[in-house]
Amino acid sequence: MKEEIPALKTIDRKQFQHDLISWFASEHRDLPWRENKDPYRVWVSEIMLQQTRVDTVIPYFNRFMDWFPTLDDFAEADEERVLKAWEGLGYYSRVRNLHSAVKEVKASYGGVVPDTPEEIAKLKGVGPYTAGAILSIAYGKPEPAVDGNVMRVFSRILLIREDIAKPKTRKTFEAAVRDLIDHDNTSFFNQALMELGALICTPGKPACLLCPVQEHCEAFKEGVQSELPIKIQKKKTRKVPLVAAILTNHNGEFLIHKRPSDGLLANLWEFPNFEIHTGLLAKRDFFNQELEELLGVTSELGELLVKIEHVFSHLVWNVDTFTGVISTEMDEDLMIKHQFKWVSEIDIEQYAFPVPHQKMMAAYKEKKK
DNA sequence: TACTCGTGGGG
DNA sequence: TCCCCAAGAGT
Repeated sequence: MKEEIPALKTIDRKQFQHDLISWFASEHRDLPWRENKDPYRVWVSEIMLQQTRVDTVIPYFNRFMDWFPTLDDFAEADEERVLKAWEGLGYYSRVRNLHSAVKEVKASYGGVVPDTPEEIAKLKGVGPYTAGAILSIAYGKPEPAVDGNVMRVFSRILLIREDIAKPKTRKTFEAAVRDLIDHDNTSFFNQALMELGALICTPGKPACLLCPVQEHCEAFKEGVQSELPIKIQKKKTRKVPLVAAILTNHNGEFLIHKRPSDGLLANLWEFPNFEIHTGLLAKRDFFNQELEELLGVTSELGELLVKIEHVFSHLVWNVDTFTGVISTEMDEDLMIKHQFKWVSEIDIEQYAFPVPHQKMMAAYKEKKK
């Protein structure tokens, strides 16, 4: 395994560890999840930080700790509140899995986050990276925590040209970390690699002149740092046309719908909407046709409220949004069966909505003024 | 393995 | 405007 990375034969481990950790000790950012080593806090932060920028996470993390200060608090929290804590953060299965895993920790481990790779890896939402991060940062275990930063940093320092988009490539970097990690300070070592990737060894133009481990870097020696890491991938986004409506009744309540418990935006709430799969009907008529089929009622739709384009990772929504009124009584059994509900303008704030639907509501309120 | 799963910031 | 991305995991 080691012979795949020639640079590991010559690198001065002790010097590398010292240069890296000293830099981190003096230059690291003061982030809320670095206040202490509470495994629960480390865990929550690592889940939030998955594919998400630090600046985005900070306010969410602070509010989360305000709402759920301890693992027990979070374990006992109700689903709606949990989802609300994640509203707008994206990748909502993260919080669903986190909640499930925390309850598991409370039930099976007495509320103490396990400190072995075998046990912690079984927890929902805890993959190889997060397991290593918690073990090394909270418990001082010499486990690799290989994320995108670490692969970028080591691809340069060790001149590794494997495609980091391929899942199996992570193993190469884990082997490198196991070889190089400072057993006396696993927390700083792993965090320093990520901090270095975030602040110095960036994707675009790395700030090599400021790099504390420049003298250890094979890519810098060769002048090829901007060519690394190797990453080949690119998917085209599928376009999805939708028609939606913000519907009210005679009580001034809003009709909302809970999305299915799996797939895109699982368990979040939304305004009634349908994917347009025919161009034969006017959008308003198509909406009412679908609504009639689902709930047995039609709506009186007004003019177009707003057109919303929302870009997801792998698809694009184009939503034509109308306002409207439902003046007839609705079948309660159908409402329950299909997860629809009337809520007041006050109560609606308790429910978690994805960003595109938040934009619809914002447009509605703006127009009402 | 390749695809699914959000969002907002920056070049 | 477009594209890449940012502390990945589940299936």
